[in-house]
Amino acid sequence: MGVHLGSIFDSAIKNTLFKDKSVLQTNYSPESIPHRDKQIEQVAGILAPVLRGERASNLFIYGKTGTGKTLSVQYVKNELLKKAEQLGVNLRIEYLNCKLKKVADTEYRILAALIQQLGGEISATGLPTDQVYNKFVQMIDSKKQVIVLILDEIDQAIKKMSDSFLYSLTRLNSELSQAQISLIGISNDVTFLENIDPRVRSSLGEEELVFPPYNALQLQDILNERSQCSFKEGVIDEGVVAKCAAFAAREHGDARRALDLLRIAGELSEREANNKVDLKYIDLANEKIERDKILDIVETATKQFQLILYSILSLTKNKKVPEMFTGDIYNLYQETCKRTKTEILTQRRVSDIIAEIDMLGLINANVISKGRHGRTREIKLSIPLQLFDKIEAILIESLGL
DNA sequence: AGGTATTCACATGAAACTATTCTCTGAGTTAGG
DNA sequence: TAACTCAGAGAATAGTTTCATGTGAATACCTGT
Repeated sequence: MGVHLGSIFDSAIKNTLFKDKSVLQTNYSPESIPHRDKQIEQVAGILAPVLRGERASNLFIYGKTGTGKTLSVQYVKNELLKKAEQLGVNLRIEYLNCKLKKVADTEYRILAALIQQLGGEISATGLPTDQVYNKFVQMIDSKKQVIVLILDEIDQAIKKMSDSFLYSLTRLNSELSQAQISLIGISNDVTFLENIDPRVRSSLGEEELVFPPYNALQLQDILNERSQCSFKEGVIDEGVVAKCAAFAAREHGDARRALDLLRIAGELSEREANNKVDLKYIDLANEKIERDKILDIVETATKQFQLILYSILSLTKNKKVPEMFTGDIYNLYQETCKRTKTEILTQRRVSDIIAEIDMLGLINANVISKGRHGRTREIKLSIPLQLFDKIEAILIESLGL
């Protein structure tokens, strides 16, 4: 370690740019949520009956990532709880993110997690699901109360299990003698409700609400507000916020993305011991996000995926033309498999994996017909050049070539 | 020349197979009464 | 005796193979001029 770490540490300690970086981090919840007034009012309006001790309608909320769904619902939740306390109403609102792996991505785990949140205890495994379910019902029904269950990202959970779980949840009220329960489902996938049991659909979607993406101007407002709390005065150059907003607006109005962009731009600038964040750091941040995403995909992919990607990389390197076809890849892939002593998959499967790589945006594949010479995918690598070597290194390392 | 029939090299679908993970059940164990 | 634990049976799941069918246009093959 003959490097001069001193200066790096020094500039990190000085922390020249940020006042409070956590404001830009994804788990931060601001006290005001710009441009979501209408949605918040609607959610509050739908849930308001719980303050009278009555059941509220089930609610289903859609919207792309970073449109403020979770934030808004949490906000309403807190306000309702405050109000309920004033009024002395017995109200419980439980929030559960179904996407968290190993916590809440199966029927059993969701129930177990809910029981825990309600103050019960449950062993992590070993009990039949319906027993857990009964315990859950008992806990809820133990006293007169109103319960609101917020299930965030249920689309993720339902993909993994049958929709009978949701059905029984929606039917819960008929099993309860004392308590009352309402469900709020939150989903990123707009088409989610379309492919589930219509009975569930009608009861879960008693009320539906759509959170539209933010446009560039709205994103600017959000960024301005947050950057004031997070950055020191005058650190942000003219136009930086606007550019962040514009970038993120292009990517389906994702506010989270916009905030990441701003934060990373700040970090990059700080790392270079600057006392300002100027426009070029937005570009750098954007590249970094993209780069990290790609590297993460490559690193965490399966062996077979990596093998095929590696074959594509090699072909790109050895040929003058950037295009190649499924057959070329498959041939080289077979050889690579032999070299690494890996099982060779069928062409059918390789074809699917190539399609997956395409979906992830690492390559650009189009089905074309070459007439007499058949029909195939025309494939071009579409990762940034600077990443080529790095990715190749990762693959070689991981495949033991 | 103009039309149509073939043919290639895969794509795309459906079903079956397989290994691994999850869920569930009952036997055995423990601890408290 | 009730509660708990744990191994193994059975079900669910993901990744893959097998079999079957589909596809667009360059090229081969006609056909009548």
